[in-house]
Order: sequence, then C-alpha cells, then structure tokens
Amino acid sequence: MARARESVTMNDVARAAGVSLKTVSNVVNGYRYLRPETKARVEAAIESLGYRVNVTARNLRQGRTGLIKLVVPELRIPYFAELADSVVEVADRRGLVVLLEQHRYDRERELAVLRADGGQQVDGVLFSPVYVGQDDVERFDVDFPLVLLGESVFGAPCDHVSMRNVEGARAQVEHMVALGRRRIALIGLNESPRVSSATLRYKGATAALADAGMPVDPDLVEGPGPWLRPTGARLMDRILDRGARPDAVVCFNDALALGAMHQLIKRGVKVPDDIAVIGFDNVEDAEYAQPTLSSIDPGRDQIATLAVDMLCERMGLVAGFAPETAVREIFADFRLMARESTGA
Amino acid sequence: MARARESVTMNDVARAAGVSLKTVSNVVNGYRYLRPETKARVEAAIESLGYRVNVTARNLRQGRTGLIKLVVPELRIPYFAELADSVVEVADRRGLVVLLEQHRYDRERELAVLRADGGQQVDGVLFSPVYVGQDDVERFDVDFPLVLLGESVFGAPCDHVSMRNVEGARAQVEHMVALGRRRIALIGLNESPRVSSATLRYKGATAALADAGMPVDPDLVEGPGPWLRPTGARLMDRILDRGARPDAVVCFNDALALGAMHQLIKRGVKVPDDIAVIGFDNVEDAEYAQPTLSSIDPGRDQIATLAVDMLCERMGLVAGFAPETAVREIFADFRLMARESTGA
DNA sequence: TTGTATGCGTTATCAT
DNA sequence: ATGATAACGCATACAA
Repeated sequence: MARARESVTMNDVARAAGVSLKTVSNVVNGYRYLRPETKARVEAAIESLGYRVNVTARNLRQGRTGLIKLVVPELRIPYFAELADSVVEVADRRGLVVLLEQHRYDRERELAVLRADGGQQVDGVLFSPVYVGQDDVERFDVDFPLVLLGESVFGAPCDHVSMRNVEGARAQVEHMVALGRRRIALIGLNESPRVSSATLRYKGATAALADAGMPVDPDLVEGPGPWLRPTGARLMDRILDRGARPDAVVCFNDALALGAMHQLIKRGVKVPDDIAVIGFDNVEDAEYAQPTLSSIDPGRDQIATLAVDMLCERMGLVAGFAPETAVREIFADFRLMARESTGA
Repeated sequence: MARARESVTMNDVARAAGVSLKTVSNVVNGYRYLRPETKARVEAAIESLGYRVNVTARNLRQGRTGLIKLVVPELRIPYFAELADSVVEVADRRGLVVLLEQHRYDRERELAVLRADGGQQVDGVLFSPVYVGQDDVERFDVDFPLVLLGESVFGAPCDHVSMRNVEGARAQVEHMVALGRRRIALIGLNESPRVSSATLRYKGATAALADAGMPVDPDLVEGPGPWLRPTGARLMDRILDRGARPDAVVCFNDALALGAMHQLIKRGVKVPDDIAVIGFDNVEDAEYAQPTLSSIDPGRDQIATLAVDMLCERMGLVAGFAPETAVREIFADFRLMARESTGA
C-alpha cells in the first residue's frame, strides 16, 4: 500500500555515508572522478535509506523540467492517438516526457495554450489547434518554445510541421483518374473560408479534376459535418439519394471514407467495381477495413519526429543550433496507399 | 518566434509595484484580504513585466506537482487511446495534468514504473501492466500513490480498478445462446497460465457454455496471438479451414472480432445469418463496422473516473479520506451492446 | 577527488 | 493588510 511519501534528502544520504552533499550529488549524477570506495559507500547509503532524487528541486535549480506538452483536439480520434503514440515515442528517445492536453475544439482552451496559462511547467509545447486560425497569427508569437502542428494556421511566427494536404488530395483524384474513373465525388467539403485540412484538400482535389478536364460537378460534392464515420455515411447517402451516379468517391479523411464505404456496401453497391473509394490519413483501420481502404499516408511518424526535433532545437537542447534561426515551415512526405477499395 | 525565456520573478514584480514579495504572492494566489489599490498596482506590474508564476518553484515549495502519470502499453491501441482520453478528461476536472508513458509490452519498462525510475516528478501513477503479473505482486508495494488498471495482477497491495471480464465473457456467450446458437466458437484464447483478460474471458465464456449444456469443442477454440485484426482473421480462417462449422463466434476483443468478421465476409459467409459475431471492449469502431459489431462495453469512462478518484484519495487530495484505508479492488459495470453482427 | 557556500523562485511562518 | 525571513532539495562555482 502507498506509504506516506518519505523525504530522504541528499543531506540525509550525505550524513549517513559520512560525506558531503556534493559527493552524493556527484554519485547520483554519474560524475566520473570518484574514489570507488566513496562511491560504494554513498550508493549503500542511498540504497538503505531508500533515497530518490527530487526531480522538482533539480528542475528548479536547472531551470528546465524535461517535460514537453502535446495539445491535441482529442485522443479518441485515431489520427491524434497515433500521432500522440509517435510523439511519446520520439520524445522518449530524446529523454523527454510528454504531458497530454485535449482542447476538444474549444477556442478558449486553445487560446489558453498560447497564453501559457496553467503555468510554465514544461520546456516546450507541440500544439495542434483547430479554431485558433489565420486571424490569430500574431498570437503565436509566444515566449516559450512552440511548434505548431496541422493546417489551421500558416505563416505563424513559430516553427510549424504539417502535411501535404494539397498534394495528397491531388494524388487521391489522380489515382482515380488513372483507374479510368470519370465521375469523381468529393466528400468532406467545408463551407468555412478558414484554412483547414478541408479547404486544402478541396483545393488539391479540384485542381486535379481540372487538370483531368473534369469540372467539379456540384451534385458530386458533399459536406459539411464532423469528419467521422456517421457523417461519411450520411453524405454518401445524400449523393446517391439525389440520383447522382459517381464511379469514385474521394473522401477527405479515412473516417469519412469508412462511413461512406459502409453505406455503399449496405446499399448493395460494389466497392471498388461500381464505385472506388479512397480516404486520407492512413489510420490503422484503413488496412483492416472490408474491403481494405486506399488512403494517403501523411507521414505521421515523420511529423512526430520533425516536430519533436524542432522543439528540441528551440529548447536549446541541440548543440549546433543557432537560436536566432528563422521560423521554419516543414511539410512531411506523403504516400499513396493503394488498397482493395480502389481495386488494388 | 520563441524569444529567450525571460525570468521575471516575484521579486521583480514586488520591486516594480513597490510592495513586498509576499504581497505579490498574495495577489497571485488570490488572497482575499488585500487593499484593492494594492492589488491593482501589483496586477499592473505583473501585466507590464509579463510575469508568470514559476510552477516548478511552487511545486518544490509545496511538495506536489499536480501531475499524474498514466502508463499504458501503447496509444495506438484504440482501447488505450480511449482510456487515455477519459483519464485526461477526468484528471483535468480534478485540476490534474496527465503525463503519458508507453511501456510497449517491455517487462523491464514495466518494472521501472514500479521502481519509480526517472524520478518522482508526479504525485501519483495509473499503471496498466501486461508482463508484470501475479508473480510480481509484492512489487506493487510502492511508496507512492499508485492505482493499478487491468487484469494482469489481482490481490496486489495497491488500489485496483478493472473490468468484469468473467461476467462480460459470460454475457457474450449467453447472448449467443439466447439467439439459439449452438456451435459457439471462441477466439482469443491464450495458452499462458498468467492471469490476463484472455484467461478471465475464457473462464467466463466456458462457464456459460457449460451452463448451457454445451461442452467446449476444441475445434471451435482458437488462439493465441496478439489481439489485433490480422490475428482475428487468421484464427477465423483456421477454424473454417479445418471444417468446423460454427454458427457463432465469440471474440475476446473487438479487434479480433473485426478481423474475424472481415474474413467471414470475404469468404462469403453471411453475418449474422450464418454466423453471428460478438466482440469485447466496445471501441468506437464497433459501432461503425459493417455490419455494426455487437460488443461488451467494459465501462471505460467509469474505469477512468474511479481510477483518478482513488488516486486523488491516495494523494491526499480528498478531505474525508483516511490514508490508512485498506487497499480496494473495484470492478466497473459492463453492458452488452447488441448490434447487427448478432442480429440486432 | 571532495567539501563549502550560495541561490533557483516560491510559499509559509511569524511578526507588525 | 503587509513585510522580513526562512525553508523546499538540489546543482554548481569555487575552494581545498
């Protein structure tokens, strides 16, 4: 059972071992120039007293905590769960621990992140905003290491890692075109002018359609709605119910695609024979759907690695890095994952 | 861009406002007996200097951090992502922040959690072990607040929240029996004698079979393997390939069930007409699968709430709680979610 | 190779 | 209602 938290300090250890506090500190921190016998004595004292270093005190003294914060909308969304998984993994390799926060699409909570409310107990922040957008660019000029994730803002005064939304969506459509599909539906459109995955993917998709000589058919475009499976199912229904007859459906994320595909199969439509379907994000589910879902892999691991690495640089953890280095905007590489839903 | 981290201290504010350090502290902490004019002066100074309290120093002084750690196998597993989502949510309501760690089924990393390696920078720990099991019971006698999650250990000397595995699995089988199914396959069996979700669910399922007068048919039982979709697909294949003809498949988690269902459909078997399928965990996917997957809802939100609340008590955050309270073992309530895969 | 002394930025105890 | 001062536990000049 949890006993009361003891408070054995370095001083106690020092006294027990008959050495000074500094020597104990040296042992704890693996200082090399120690007489083996001294070291052994100190270690014995540490063991017998059950001493453990007080990280908080060390943090105060050193002016750093070894903690970074990751702020995402919510973990139950597979994309963010998998992103968090990667971030925790990469951070661990860099000797950092991740503290998790969810803003749940609450603009106030998002703004609180930039105000560093709740105190500066972390050395840096990875932030994936949604409703703090292009109009709030100047708010990203904060006085702590910050790396922005996602596409809610571009040109903000802080480092930024995002995915190739435009190119990825273009690849979705081009894939369908290459398969000979001519009536390509788009699902996931968002009316808002705010820059977002939705607007960028729409832009890429329509550009590809135009290049293929197929103007956008309003009957084949659907949105808005949260990018979840039920929405995909509903929007797919709307397209079919009004008599439109697509031979391909490009969805702006995998959840929409899985929902749409679900609905197609339910209505007896053959995927991919009658209608091919492709998603975006390449979440693990895509690989196990029935049929397996083609998708765009946005390079999640690479995003996590780039983000953590850039944050480390801003945190002053990388030797050769010049703190005055200009703000960087990096895009991870994407890959088309062709699977059964497009005839692979 | 990230400017160098300033270090405006309370002292600076005090000087600027012409008051003592204590007064600034009072203002920051919302002390009530302050002359409004003093308070205003201090707040102005705080604002103009851009002062923000140093949480690390506060933590050191107060002997607590407001941080709890959640250790799970990995976030990419939907069950744990959803659990983490709930834990972060509940912790936030209790004024706590969650620090995340993944052990990735590495026994050494699991043991490190109990040794409190990496320092005591958190006030408490929620731990979901896998390979630290019944043989390691005594290792859970740690000197920091700890709440155990899951079923790898029972009777450990610390608080514990888990789900009703036995009863849930029993409900799975009883549901099939009630539907008139007589040849019920079980998928997810694990040979290991170690107590785990696998052994408990197997126990519940076989007990229910016995009660229904149906002895376990070895041809209808499959395992082992990681509880992921590919495993479910593979094990389903094995059962069908050896000529067994089940009319129901009880899977020990949703991933196995989704994989098995995938395979059934691929082979042209009708779900639920020919074979009914049920999973366990009720992850979000179950609701959107094609057909929608029946499952056992293990009460994830309740688990998160109970776990955080018990941890708060052990952390001394709950007024009426006696620290010497004996270790508690709590089970969350489960619910059968009947969906299309069992004919709902 | 080890010890001494100081301060990191707070909060808390006592005064006043 | 506010101020002076002492911890909190550690790391690090600097000394020895």
